[in-house]
Amino acid sequence: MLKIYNSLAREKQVFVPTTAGCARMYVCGMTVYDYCHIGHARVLVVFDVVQRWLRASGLAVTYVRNITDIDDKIIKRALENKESISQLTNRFIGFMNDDAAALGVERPDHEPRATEYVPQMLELIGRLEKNGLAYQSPNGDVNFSVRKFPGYGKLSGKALDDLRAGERVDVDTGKEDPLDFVLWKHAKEGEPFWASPWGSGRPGWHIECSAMSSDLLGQPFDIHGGGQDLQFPHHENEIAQSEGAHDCRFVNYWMHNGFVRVDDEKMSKSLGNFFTIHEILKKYDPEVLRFFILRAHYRSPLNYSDSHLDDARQALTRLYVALKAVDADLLPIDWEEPHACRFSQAMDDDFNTPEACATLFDLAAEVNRSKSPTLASQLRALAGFLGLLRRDPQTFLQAAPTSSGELSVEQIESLIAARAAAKKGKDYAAADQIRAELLAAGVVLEDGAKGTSWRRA
RNA sequence: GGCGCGAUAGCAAAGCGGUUAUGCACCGGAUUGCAAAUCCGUGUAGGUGGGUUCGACUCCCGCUCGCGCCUCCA
Repeated sequence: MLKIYNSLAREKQVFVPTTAGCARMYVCGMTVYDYCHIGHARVLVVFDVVQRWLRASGLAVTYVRNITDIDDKIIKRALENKESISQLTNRFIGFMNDDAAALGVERPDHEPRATEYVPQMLELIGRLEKNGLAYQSPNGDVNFSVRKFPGYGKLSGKALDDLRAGERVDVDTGKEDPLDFVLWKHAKEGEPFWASPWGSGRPGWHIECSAMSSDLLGQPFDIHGGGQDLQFPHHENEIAQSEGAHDCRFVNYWMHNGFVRVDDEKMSKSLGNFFTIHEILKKYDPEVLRFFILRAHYRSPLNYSDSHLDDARQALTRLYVALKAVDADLLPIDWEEPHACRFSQAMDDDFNTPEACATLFDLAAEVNRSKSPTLASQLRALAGFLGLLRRDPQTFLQAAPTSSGELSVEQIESLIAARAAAKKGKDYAAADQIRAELLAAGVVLEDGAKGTSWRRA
């Protein structure tokens, strides 16, 4: 029985799909004008695991993750780069896909782009206007009137009168209320625009998600996810738009992942303290980054640092070492087996991946003791639900960081052969010398019954 | 000012009203030519002050500290 922490209810709730046997999920994806940072990696990985576990639970999943390919920052960046908007966005969509693939993130069923859904957005705005929730201000923008929508604030727990609109930002005087938000921005000189009943313009940020989610998933749908920072105002506004237009509930379960931090501060583009996935993968194996993310619960803050990744790498190495020692059969999961049972209970408890990982380590210890191919197979299969341990152990253990000028496999193997010869002649001093040399180059040797194997330290 | 979250051992991070989390690091032993890996074992916890309870890291209240949202942000 799967339980999900629902941000709307502020408690864990049993997951009951709208349509039995199906799960429809929408996650707010990226605005594509720059490389993805680790915060984005967290969203990608966390909801990838959610999606995998829903499928593992036997549900027919429709997973949608949108791409915001038109907004102020994109326009600005394209202008700075002296390139077209589509050149810019297509390039970064490519990088995003590369990062996601490296992290073992499966492709969502749909990846709609905002620019492809303008008609649906206009239709939605029309409905809101008809329902008396939208108005055009003198400057040409179409705004949503938050005070006319009764439930405004229910997701974020905010009361309209407590919000300090304009305290940190100039209030747009065209709005009837400072908290009203833009549905349609009138076109300014030199900006891209679409024709509309309210004049030429482009969509406000929030409207795309309302339009794309209902178009692809219907309304209501089951799960809407995203980073915690989107809870207000973005998701609050989505609710206002979608429920204001369709007069029925928008989403049943809201999921918000916690932030990635650096030095106990939120990592964000505005603070400038972010690390890109691209950058990190030069130093660390992508699976290490994925494991690092899944070692913490998705709602907790996750502090990023190199030493934490080093730690994650050591831990993941332990799992692969266990697998290396045993030829795992590829058997279907035995859910009655105690570790599998514990794993699935952990995942059913609001996707408790740290607990799920702990069972993997217990299982690895068991594999080390028993050398059981059946248990090794269990380990592999369970880890697979987290998108982990899917590679050949040797490949993982011997993988060199992309940026390193480390010893080549051939060099390492010839040194190992030289050491074997020295050992055979009982010249241990020479053998140890070679081993020390390799260790200095980041290569650890392990003498076993079947000869010497090696891995990168 | 409003609303919300958190405080666990050297570091990271979970569950749980009473019985080993887990990983990294550390220590002792087995194994090894010596190592590495592995196994066995030990140690190190739950911010602070109260309360509830036979019993609290776990529930309740206060306090302190930290973080987040209220502005674009995953």
